[in-house]
Amino acid sequence: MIADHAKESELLKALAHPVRLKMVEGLIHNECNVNKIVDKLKLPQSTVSQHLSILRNRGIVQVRKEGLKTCYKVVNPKVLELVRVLEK
Amino acid sequence: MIADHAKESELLKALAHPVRLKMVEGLIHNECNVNKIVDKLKLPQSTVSQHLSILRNRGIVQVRKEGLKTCYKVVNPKVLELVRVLEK
DNA sequence: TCGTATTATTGCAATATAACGATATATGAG
DNA sequence: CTCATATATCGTTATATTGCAATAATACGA
Repeated sequence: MIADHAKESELLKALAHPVRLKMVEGLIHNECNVNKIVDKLKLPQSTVSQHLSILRNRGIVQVRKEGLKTCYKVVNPKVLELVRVLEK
Repeated sequence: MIADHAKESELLKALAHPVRLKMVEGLIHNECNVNKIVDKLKLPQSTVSQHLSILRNRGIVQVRKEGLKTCYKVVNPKVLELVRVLEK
Protein backbone atom coordinates (compact mmCIF):
# COMPACT_ATOMS: atom_id res chain seq x y z
CA MET A 1 0.00 0.00 0.00
CA ILE A 2 1.26 3.46 -0.81
CA ALA A 3 1.84 5.38 2.40
CA ASP A 4 1.92 8.91 1.09
CA HIS A 5 -0.35 9.32 -1.89
CA ALA A 6 0.53 12.99 -2.02
CA LYS A 7 4.15 12.22 -2.79
CA GLU A 8 3.32 9.65 -5.43
CA SER A 9 0.79 11.87 -7.12
CA GLU A 10 3.34 14.69 -7.20
CA LEU A 11 5.62 12.44 -9.21
CA LEU A 12 2.83 11.47 -11.57
CA LYS A 13 1.73 15.08 -11.94
CA ALA A 14 5.20 16.05 -13.05
CA LEU A 15 5.06 13.40 -15.75
CA ALA A 16 1.44 14.06 -16.69
CA HIS A 17 2.10 16.78 -19.21
CA PRO A 18 2.71 15.99 -22.86
CA VAL A 19 5.74 18.25 -23.13
CA ARG A 20 7.37 17.01 -19.96
CA LEU A 21 6.67 13.41 -20.85
CA LYS A 22 8.32 13.92 -24.21
CA MET A 23 11.28 15.60 -22.53
CA VAL A 24 11.66 12.80 -20.02
CA GLU A 25 11.47 10.17 -22.70
CA GLY A 26 14.20 11.94 -24.65
CA LEU A 27 16.37 12.50 -21.57
CA ILE A 28 16.26 8.84 -20.68
CA HIS A 29 18.18 7.96 -23.80
CA ASN A 30 20.24 11.11 -24.40
CA GLU A 31 21.58 13.59 -21.96
CA CYS A 32 20.82 16.98 -23.43
CA ASN A 33 21.38 20.68 -22.82
CA VAL A 34 18.58 23.21 -22.74
CA ASN A 35 19.08 24.77 -26.16
CA LYS A 36 19.00 21.42 -27.89
CA ILE A 37 15.71 20.71 -26.19
CA VAL A 38 14.40 24.11 -27.25
CA ASP A 39 15.33 23.33 -30.87
CA LYS A 40 13.87 19.87 -30.73
CA LEU A 41 10.58 20.82 -29.17
CA LYS A 42 10.31 24.19 -30.89
CA LEU A 43 9.14 25.89 -27.74
CA PRO A 44 10.28 29.15 -26.16
CA GLN A 45 13.33 28.86 -23.96
CA SER A 46 11.48 30.09 -20.90
CA THR A 47 8.82 27.45 -21.33
CA VAL A 48 11.37 24.68 -21.66
CA SER A 49 13.32 25.95 -18.70
CA GLN A 50 10.23 26.01 -16.54
CA HIS A 51 9.31 22.45 -17.40
CA LEU A 52 12.87 21.39 -16.63
CA SER A 53 12.69 23.11 -13.29
CA ILE A 54 9.60 21.10 -12.41
CA LEU A 55 11.38 17.89 -13.36
CA ARG A 56 14.41 18.98 -11.33
CA ASN A 57 12.40 19.79 -8.25
CA ARG A 58 10.73 16.41 -8.33
CA GLY A 59 14.06 14.63 -8.55
CA ILE A 60 13.24 13.27 -11.96
CA VAL A 61 16.22 14.70 -13.81
CA GLN A 62 19.77 15.44 -12.79
CA VAL A 63 21.83 18.45 -13.84
CA ARG A 64 25.44 18.60 -14.93
CA LYS A 65 27.11 21.87 -15.88
CA GLU A 66 29.51 21.79 -18.78
CA GLY A 67 30.81 25.30 -19.35
CA LEU A 68 27.88 27.41 -20.35
CA LYS A 69 25.72 24.43 -21.11
CA THR A 70 23.50 22.74 -18.60
CA CYS A 71 22.97 19.08 -19.33
CA TYR A 72 19.97 17.18 -18.10
CA LYS A 73 19.30 13.48 -17.86
CA VAL A 74 16.81 11.20 -16.16
CA VAL A 75 18.11 9.52 -13.05
CA ASN A 76 15.04 8.51 -11.09
CA PRO A 77 14.78 4.72 -11.36
CA LYS A 78 11.06 4.73 -10.67
CA VAL A 79 10.59 7.10 -13.59
CA LEU A 80 12.59 4.82 -15.86
CA GLU A 81 10.22 2.00 -14.98
CA LEU A 82 7.08 4.08 -15.31
CA VAL A 83 8.06 5.25 -18.77
CA ARG A 84 8.96 1.73 -19.79
CA VAL A 85 5.46 0.62 -18.81
CA LEU A 86 3.89 3.54 -20.66
CA GLU A 87 5.84 2.80 -23.82
CA LYS A 88 4.45 -0.70 -24.09
CA MET B 1 9.04 5.88 -28.43
CA ILE B 2 5.59 7.03 -27.37
CA ALA B 3 3.60 8.12 -30.39
CA ASP B 4 0.88 10.14 -28.76
CA HIS B 5 2.16 11.86 -25.66
CA ALA B 6 -1.22 13.50 -25.23
CA LYS B 7 -2.90 10.17 -24.69
CA GLU B 8 -0.28 8.91 -22.27
CA SER B 9 -0.29 12.11 -20.28
CA GLU B 10 -4.09 11.93 -20.05
CA LEU B 11 -3.72 8.57 -18.36
CA LEU B 12 -1.10 9.89 -15.98
CA LYS B 13 -3.14 12.98 -15.24
CA ALA B 14 -6.06 10.82 -14.20
CA LEU B 15 -3.83 9.00 -11.73
CA ALA B 16 -1.96 12.11 -10.58
CA HIS B 17 -4.38 13.08 -7.88
CA PRO B 18 -4.01 11.77 -4.34
CA VAL B 19 -7.67 10.87 -4.00
CA ARG B 20 -7.90 9.12 -7.34
CA LEU B 21 -4.65 7.29 -6.75
CA LYS B 22 -5.96 6.04 -3.42
CA MET B 23 -9.22 5.00 -5.10
CA VAL B 24 -7.41 3.16 -7.85
CA GLU B 25 -5.17 1.39 -5.42
CA GLY B 26 -8.20 0.24 -3.46
CA LEU B 27 -10.14 -0.78 -6.55
CA ILE B 28 -7.28 -2.95 -7.74
CA HIS B 29 -7.73 -5.25 -4.80
CA ASN B 30 -11.43 -4.91 -4.04
CA GLU B 31 -14.29 -4.13 -6.32
CA CYS B 32 -16.34 -1.54 -4.51
CA ASN B 33 -19.56 0.45 -4.82
CA VAL B 34 -19.73 4.20 -4.54
CA ASN B 35 -21.11 4.48 -1.02
CA LYS B 36 -18.41 2.25 0.39
CA ILE B 37 -15.83 4.49 -1.20
CA VAL B 38 -17.58 7.54 0.22
CA ASP B 39 -17.42 6.01 3.70
CA LYS B 40 -13.83 4.96 3.33
CA LEU B 41 -12.51 8.23 2.00
CA LYS B 42 -14.86 10.43 4.04
CA LEU B 43 -15.56 12.69 1.10
CA PRO B 44 -18.88 14.02 -0.22
CA GLN B 45 -20.69 11.68 -2.55
CA SER B 46 -20.58 14.15 -5.40
CA THR B 47 -16.83 14.50 -5.11
CA VAL B 48 -16.30 10.75 -5.14
CA SER B 49 -18.65 10.35 -8.06
CA GLN B 50 -16.80 12.95 -10.08
CA HIS B 51 -13.46 11.32 -9.49
CA LEU B 52 -14.94 8.00 -10.51
CA SER B 53 -16.28 9.53 -13.68
CA ILE B 54 -12.78 10.70 -14.60
CA LEU B 55 -11.42 7.22 -14.00
CA ARG B 56 -14.27 5.78 -16.05
CA ASN B 57 -13.74 8.12 -18.97
CA ARG B 58 -10.05 7.26 -19.11
CA GLY B 59 -10.83 3.54 -19.22
CA ILE B 60 -9.11 2.99 -15.91
CA VAL B 61 -12.06 1.46 -14.09
CA GLN B 62 -14.93 -0.69 -15.19
CA VAL B 63 -18.51 -0.46 -13.99
CA ARG B 64 -20.89 -3.24 -13.06
CA LYS B 65 -24.43 -2.54 -11.91
CA GLU B 66 -25.78 -4.72 -9.16
CA GLY B 67 -29.28 -3.60 -8.33
CA LEU B 68 -29.02 -0.08 -7.02
CA LYS B 69 -25.32 -0.38 -6.41
CA THR B 70 -22.71 0.52 -8.95
CA CYS B 71 -19.53 -1.46 -8.52
CA TYR B 72 -16.18 -0.25 -9.77
CA LYS B 73 -12.93 -2.07 -10.32
CA VAL B 74 -9.66 -1.46 -12.08
CA VAL B 75 -9.32 -3.21 -15.39
CA ASN B 76 -6.64 -1.33 -17.28
CA PRO B 77 -3.55 -3.56 -17.34
CA LYS B 78 -1.21 -0.63 -17.85
CA VAL B 79 -2.62 0.96 -14.72
CA LEU B 80 -2.05 -2.24 -12.77
CA GLU B 81 1.58 -2.12 -13.77
CA LEU B 82 2.02 1.57 -13.11
CA VAL B 83 0.64 1.24 -9.60
CA ARG B 84 2.83 -1.77 -8.96
CA VAL B 85 5.86 0.31 -9.88
CA LEU B 86 4.71 3.19 -7.70
CA GLU B 87 4.15 0.92 -4.71
CA LYS B 88 7.76 -0.26 -4.68
C1' DT C 1 35.94 44.45 -17.86
C1' DC C 2 32.77 44.12 -21.73
C1' DG C 3 30.20 41.50 -24.60
C1' DT C 4 27.94 37.27 -25.68
C1' DA C 5 25.90 32.82 -25.07
C1' DT C 6 23.19 29.99 -22.09
C1' DT C 7 19.94 29.19 -18.72
C1' DA C 8 16.81 30.63 -14.80
C1' DT C 9 13.33 33.50 -12.83
C1' DT C 10 9.53 36.77 -12.75
C1' DG C 11 5.05 38.54 -13.69
C1' DC C 12 0.95 38.33 -15.58
C1' DA C 13 -3.15 36.48 -18.46
C1' DA C 14 -5.46 32.51 -20.02
C1' DT C 15 -7.00 28.01 -19.12
C1' DA C 16 -7.85 23.92 -16.49
C1' DT C 17 -8.84 21.40 -12.32
C1' DA C 18 -10.96 20.73 -7.81
C1' DA C 19 -14.41 20.81 -4.29
C1' DC C 20 -18.98 20.42 -3.03
C1' DG C 21 -23.97 21.68 -2.29
C1' DA C 22 -28.02 21.34 -4.91
C1' DT C 23 -30.47 18.90 -8.10
C1' DA C 24 -31.51 15.26 -11.38
C1' DT C 25 -31.74 10.47 -12.72
C1' DA C 26 -32.29 5.59 -12.15
C1' DT C 27 -33.69 1.38 -9.84
C1' DG C 28 -36.00 -1.59 -6.87
C1' DA C 29 -39.63 -2.36 -3.04
C1' DG C 30 -44.24 -2.09 -1.65
C1' DC D 1 -47.48 4.92 -8.85
C1' DT D 2 -44.87 6.47 -4.76
C1' DC D 3 -41.14 6.30 -1.84
C1' DA D 4 -36.51 5.49 -0.52
C1' DT D 5 -31.84 4.46 -1.87
C1' DA D 6 -27.85 4.96 -4.76
C1' DT D 7 -25.42 7.41 -8.03
C1' DA D 8 -24.61 11.06 -11.59
C1' DT D 9 -24.64 15.66 -13.17
C1' DC D 10 -24.89 20.76 -12.74
C1' DG D 11 -23.50 25.31 -11.23
C1' DT D 12 -20.40 27.94 -8.97
C1' DT D 13 -16.36 29.39 -6.51
C1' DA D 14 -11.67 28.61 -5.29
C1' DT D 15 -7.25 27.05 -6.55
C1' DA D 16 -3.60 25.39 -9.65
C1' DT D 17 -1.33 25.01 -13.97
C1' DT D 18 0.28 26.72 -18.34
C1' DG D 19 2.48 29.66 -21.71
C1' DC D 20 5.45 33.10 -22.73
C1' DA D 21 7.65 37.76 -23.06
C1' DA D 22 10.65 40.34 -20.35
C1' DT D 23 14.28 40.35 -17.35
C1' DA D 24 17.89 38.55 -14.38
C1' DA D 25 21.73 35.64 -13.39
C1' DT D 26 25.80 32.97 -14.73
C1' DA D 27 29.93 31.76 -17.03
C1' DC D 28 33.18 32.07 -20.55
C1' DG D 29 36.22 34.57 -24.17
C1' DA D 30 38.53 38.60 -25.98
